[in-house]
Amino acid sequence: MRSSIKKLKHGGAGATPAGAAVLGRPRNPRIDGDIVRAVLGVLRSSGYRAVTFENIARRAKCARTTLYRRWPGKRHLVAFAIVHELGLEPAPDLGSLRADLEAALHTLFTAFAGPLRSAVAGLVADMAHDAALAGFIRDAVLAPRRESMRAAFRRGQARGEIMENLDIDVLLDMATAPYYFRALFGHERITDSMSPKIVDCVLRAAGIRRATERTAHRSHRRLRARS
Amino acid sequence: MRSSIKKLKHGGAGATPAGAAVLGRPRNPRIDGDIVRAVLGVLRSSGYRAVTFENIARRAKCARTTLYRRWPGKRHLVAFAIVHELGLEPAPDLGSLRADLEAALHTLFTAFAGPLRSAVAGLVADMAHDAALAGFIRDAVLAPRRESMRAAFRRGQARGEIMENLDIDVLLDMATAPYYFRALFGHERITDSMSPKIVDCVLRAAGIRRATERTAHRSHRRLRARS
DNA sequence: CATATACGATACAGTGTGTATGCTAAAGTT
DNA sequence: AACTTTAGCATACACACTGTATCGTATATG
Repeated sequence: MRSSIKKLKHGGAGATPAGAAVLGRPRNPRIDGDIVRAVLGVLRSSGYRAVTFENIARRAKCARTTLYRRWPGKRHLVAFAIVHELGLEPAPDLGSLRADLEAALHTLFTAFAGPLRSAVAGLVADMAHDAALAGFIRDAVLAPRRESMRAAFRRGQARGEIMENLDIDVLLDMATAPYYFRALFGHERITDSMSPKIVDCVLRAAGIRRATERTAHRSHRRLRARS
Repeated sequence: MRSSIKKLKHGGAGATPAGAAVLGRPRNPRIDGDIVRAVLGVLRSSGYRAVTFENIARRAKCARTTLYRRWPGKRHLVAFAIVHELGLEPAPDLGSLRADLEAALHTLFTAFAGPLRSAVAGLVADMAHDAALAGFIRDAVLAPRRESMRAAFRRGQARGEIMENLDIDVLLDMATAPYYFRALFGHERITDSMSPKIVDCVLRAAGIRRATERTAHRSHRRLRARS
């Protein structure tokens, strides 16, 4: 995470290299914590729009210029706070594709119950105007989670749970995009009960062999598509 | 469309009722066209952020106050322009669920090749801070398209193409959300070639009977799920 | 004619941005 | 201890957009 953060111009709180000796007065790490807490707090209580450098500086009891020293703009600050909050993807192998998918979607559900929900819309808007920010979000948030799910699909293929000829990236979108879609447009609520339904659909779409999913595998009636 | 527009406070260009006599000087309809054209042009060339009342007024050669007379803010203006651009959903019955889905997704692909692509991110961010705007977008853009696809699924069920026990709203999200997701995060390109893949997946997820999809229907081996 | 609204042209306060400029504080270097 | 470099605070400033409020003038209805 430290390294990927450095893709931002200033590098946020991770600007200080790990071992290298640094010239000059070191940054006060307590301030970083105060700022991140302030950002997450404002996100929760007042939403993305209320996250301004002025607001955060007031709330974190530091100067506005201190914020500019660490992040080029509010987008980068929010991105940093969100990545910090979400942490890394555990990416466990639970033994079956169904279990892996359920775990991944449950994690996604949990994330949207937190400050991420208040941040996505605004973040997405800023990503449209800042290619570097978009890249950072994709690399730090999206990519690792997608890769972990992609690996789960491949394991499922190796186990013979699902068919081989699949566009996994499309399946990934179909499985996860509904969460973002609902969060952004609000046409349906995001519930934890949608996860099993999506998993069912994705597994059928992936041509799951119903026999394989149970213990033994009889009825080798194959549901493979021809294309 | 006229009536749903009136849900906005000012009502945009549709404020003048159809038959009723109006007091005072009537609005200049040419200005409405100039403004919408200006908005779509700025969206295409410079993106959502560049759409400001000042910019649009300058480009449409009208006073900024004229804009405020018609729309409460830029969000409503952009929403109006987008709805105006997208028009209504044709919602044809092409005889098979596959054909209907392919048509719907192709329409979605086309929409994202237009100014919608530049507008979604910003619009979505403003929706998060304006419940009325969010409702307008949902009612005028999302709802009719979803309802038309929902009807296609129901026809498919009536024809026996897919299974009965389905959460159609989840399928709708899985089919369409990937377009928005990709447009907003840019992790994958939106191509027309993703549409048939998504349709294949959705149909399998809906438990399509492969025999039914061909002309005759033999092999009534049912693929229904139990849940 | 009176009335009511549209349109243009300002002006204005408010808010957030991004940068610049002093100043003091805290570290390492010579 | 003096020097150098950066951190952090406190300002100030120009810039852009917003939203509202006035004007005066134009154009419709009754």
